[in-house]
Order: sequence, then C-alpha cells, then structure tokens
Amino acid sequence: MRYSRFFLPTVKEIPADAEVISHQLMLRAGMIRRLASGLYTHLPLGLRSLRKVESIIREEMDAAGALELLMPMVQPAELWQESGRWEKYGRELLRFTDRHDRPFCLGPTHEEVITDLVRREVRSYRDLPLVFYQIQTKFRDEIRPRFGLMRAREFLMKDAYSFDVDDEGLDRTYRAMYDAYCRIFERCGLDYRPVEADTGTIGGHASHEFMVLAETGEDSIACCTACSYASNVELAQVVSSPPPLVSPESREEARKVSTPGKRSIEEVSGFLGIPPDRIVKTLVFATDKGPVAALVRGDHEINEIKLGRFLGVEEIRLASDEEVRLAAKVSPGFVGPVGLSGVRIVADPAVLSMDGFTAGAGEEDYHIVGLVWGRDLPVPETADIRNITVHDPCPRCGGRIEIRRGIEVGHVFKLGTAYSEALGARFLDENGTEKPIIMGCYGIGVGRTLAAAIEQNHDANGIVFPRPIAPFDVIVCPLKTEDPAYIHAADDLLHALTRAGFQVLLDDRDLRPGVKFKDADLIGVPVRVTLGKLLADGIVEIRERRSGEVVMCPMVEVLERVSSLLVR
RNA sequence: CGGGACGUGGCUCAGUCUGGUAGAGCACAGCGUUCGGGACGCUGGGGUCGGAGGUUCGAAUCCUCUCGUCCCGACCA
Repeated sequence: MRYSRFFLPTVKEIPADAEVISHQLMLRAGMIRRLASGLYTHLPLGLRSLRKVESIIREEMDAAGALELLMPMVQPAELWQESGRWEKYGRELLRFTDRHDRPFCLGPTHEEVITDLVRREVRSYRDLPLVFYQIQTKFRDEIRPRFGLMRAREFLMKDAYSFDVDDEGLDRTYRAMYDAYCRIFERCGLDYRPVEADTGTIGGHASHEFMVLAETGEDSIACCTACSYASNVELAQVVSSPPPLVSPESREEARKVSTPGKRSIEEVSGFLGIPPDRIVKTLVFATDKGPVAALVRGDHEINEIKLGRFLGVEEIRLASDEEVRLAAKVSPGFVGPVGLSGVRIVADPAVLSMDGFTAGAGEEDYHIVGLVWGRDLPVPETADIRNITVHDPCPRCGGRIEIRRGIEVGHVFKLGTAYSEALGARFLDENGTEKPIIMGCYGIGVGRTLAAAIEQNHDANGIVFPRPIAPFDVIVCPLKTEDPAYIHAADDLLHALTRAGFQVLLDDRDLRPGVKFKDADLIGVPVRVTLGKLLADGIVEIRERRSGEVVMCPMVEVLERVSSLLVR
C-alpha cells in the first residue's frame, strides 16, 4: 500500500475530548472518528487492525468447533417478551416500531434469537452439542458512553452460544471456549487474567471474565499474590474476619456525643478523633422486601450485589434521603443500629468483632461511642456483604490479595436452562424424555480488545502494535522522493516484502524525514525500513518499533532481517 | 437521572468578567529556501462565534430557553 493512495489522517495534537490513552492514540493515528456519542467510524487503518482481531477470534472459534452464522441486528419485541427481558432489560435496550407499528429493538445480545432458531431446528440429542457464533455489531444504549471504543454504544462483538444435553456437556464446551479465549488474548499480545465473575440476575452456575490489566480499567479485580485466584471484586468472597471479641477488660459506658452536621465516616472520624475502623457505617437500602439496614466497618465498602443475594431480593438500591427518614426516623448520616425498629439489620462479620465502637445515634446530630454488642444492643444477623480489601486473605489459599484494575474484554457464562425454558427449546434424549437444552454464552468485545491492546502497548511516541494485530507489518520510508534511485529501491522492497507475505506501507509522500518518522511511530507499525544516505552503498536502516533498536543492513539481507524481527 | 465544565475556521485554544471592526498557533493552497525525528519566510483561502428568542443604537460577550459534548456520581446479562 502506498501512503499517498491511502487515507491516513494523523493528528499532532491530543484531542480534547479523549480521556484515556487508547482513545487519544486511535484518534491521532487516524484509526477512528466519532460520529456521535458512543458511535464511531472505523477508518481504513483502524479497520485493518480490527479485522485482524476478528480473524484471530474466528480462527480460534473455528478451531474450537464453533460454527459461524450471522443474525439480524433488528429483533422483534415478541421474542424479548417471551424471555421476559422486554421488561427487565431497561433503557439500554433501544426500542422502536416499524411502519406497521410493530415493536422491535436493536440487538444488544442474541440469546433470544439464537434460542428461537435452535428450538425450531433441534429435536434430538443427536443434533447436540452445538456452538454457534457470530461477529456482529451490537447496540446498547449506554447511560454514559466513554473512552472511545472502550465503552461505545454501537460496537463490534463476537458472541457465541452453546447448546448441550447435560451439565457435563456444558462443562466441556465451557472449558473449550475458555481455552479458546486464552489463546485469542495471548495472540493479541495482551496481559490478561481470567477472573471469577458475577453471574448476575440470570443466576447461571459459573462465569469468568477475561480482564486485561490496565490502570484505566473500569473494573476492580482481586488477585492473589500467592495462588492463581483472581476474582471480580463484586464477587470475591471475604472468608474470615477476626472472631468476635469477648469481654475485654476495660469497658467504658456507651455515651451519646454531639456531632452536629457530621454525616460521613470521614467527618465523624475527624471530628471525634476516632479511626474509621472503630466506627460502624450504617446504610439503608430500599428493596422489594422493604427497607434493610446494612452495617459495615467504617473503612469497608458495602457490596450491594452480595447484600441483595443474601436477602434474596430482586431489586436493591441505596434508599433516598426521604426513604431513610421514613424507615429510620432520622436523616442519613445519623442512622445507627441502636433503636432501629421495624427494619431488618444485616451486619458484616467484621462488625461483630468491633468492641466499644461508634455509630449513628438514630437521633439528629448525635452519635454514640463505646457501644458493645450484647450489652447495648442485640447481636444482628451477619453475612458477607462487603467488598474484599487488600487486608483480607485470599479465599482460596489464604495468601495476600492485591486489587488491580482491569478492562473486561471477554465473558464466558454458563446459562443453564433459563432461556431454553422460557422459550421452550427442548430435545428428546436417548430415552425419549423431553428436556430443556443446557446453554452457555460467550462474548468478546472486538473493538474493546483492540483498545485494550493499545492501552497496554504504547509509548510516548504512539502505538506499539503487537505484530498479530498491527495494521501493517512493515513501513518503508524513502527519505528522498524526488530521487528515482530511492523510488526504485523502495518499490523493489515493497514488492519483495509483499511477495514474502508481509503487509507493507510505503511512505511515498514528499515530506521531511521527521514527519515520516513521527507518523510511522504513531501508527505503531512493528518494523520500519528507512532508505537514507547510505542507499547509494546499498545499505538501508531497519528499526524495530518496540525496542527502538536500529541495524544498518545491506539491501539483499532486508528480507531475512525483517522476517526474523517479525517472527519472534 | 443528579452534580460540574465546555461549545468561537478542519484541530488546539484566546477573546466573554468590563458589549463597540472576530483573533493566534497548527492544518490547508501557492512561491521560495530547506531536507535523518512533526523546518522557515512571504502570500492566500476559510468562521451566520452550537441553535432560537430577548435586552441594547450595537451582542461571541448580558438574560431566557434549547441542542450537543466531556468529566464525576448513580446505573449496568
């Protein structure tokens, strides 16, 4: 490809609207352009990389026995009504009607469509197992699209769905997909971790998220430093807290203290000179089973998902100020476990080992210090309802936990029979018994994977693409374009390298060397071949983008040198 | 949806407080000099100042409404 015949609008300045580095670089390198919030055009350069990620995914899915198909993006409402998600999915589902006023939506995912297909076509256990996948545009009307391709509204996704006769079959398929995902992300040059994930409201049996480790990630992951345990913080179990303290020697009387206007743990801690881990944080939640007060230590974070699951409620959210006043008869900030009647109280185990603690008094502008469980107030029921911290042990091996940020690029999920039962996708087993098909689903954000790869592979000058997803393998830069000798030599290189199977960009623009170098670095092509002053002696320069290492090389050896750089 | 900020040539922004002829740098076109890490000089083209309404002799600037964008939060199989 000749640069002059290509379309590559690079930008020197950092776009003002781009927050994260991958977004900035994709804009600067001329890979993407924004059309509207969360909507991006993939320019030729970006598309080349995107297609490479796609190809890697396709190869590994095919190798794992999955079959590619392509489903419509527009889906009829009735399918979603059948699965119950027309009501449940919320406003992320973009709904509209056609000219006949029939309701449709843009597909954010395809469980309904694929299950509909399978229920029509599959009758017998002989037809199973099956894994279908597609690489297709999805639309989710995100509340807040951000970070370019990282969280777009319209985005390219590989989604796969598996159909098995029993749980053992699902386990095998799940494992095969899991392994394929590992190969895919390795080939994309990513530093990633498969982590245990929340199974969400679908209530499946198992789920893993594939997280690319990056500071800009939107998720927190708890990783063990000793074993291979890694889990989404949302899910990570907090196994042990120190046992409840029994009868310490000196116990002061609990007493009420004035704390005017001090609502947050931080304010109360600072005002009373009591560390946060001696204060109990009381948060009121509104649920479909009424208000619930949750107690955690002041330095801990409550985990709504865990709380909701423990309570067995469908809906849970932090209560509004109004709801708090109604339930606790005091405004938020002064709610405490004392004298809280008619409200279910759930405490984190760590709270029970606190002795002589401070909490809201249940009275405007007052807290109580020196509280003792069993003496001043009854011992509440306990459950693991908080987020894991670096001070907690690994739930698997007891090792030290660290919290890291991650970008979720893939998700594998054992669905079970939720959709096959709702939509009636059944088969007859070898005994002639009718059973629901056991399903799994498996997603990869293609654009997000590309963005994550850039997030992990860049330097001050731009992108440093791993070869498998680089838009070109080699960029050839003749520094004098008015000199026929340079042009001919560059052309020869272009053809020789192309014939050898490399994808080559020839920078034939009549520009100063500095400009060409900057652009070459920015777009991240792994190898640059420069034709400069020594060309007359048959010598060119070969430079590796990642290391910056430069070797001078006779023309005849270029192919060999370039190959060795790209293959390793 | 709550809080905050911002919309001025293609891009990054100044000008807005204190109303008075729309600016700079980059980019773009032409000419010349340059030519191994985003060169320099001269010349030139390009903007209904997001939109609508209002105040005023006069609005990018003040007021009201509206649309859009970004950030924080809430939300998120």
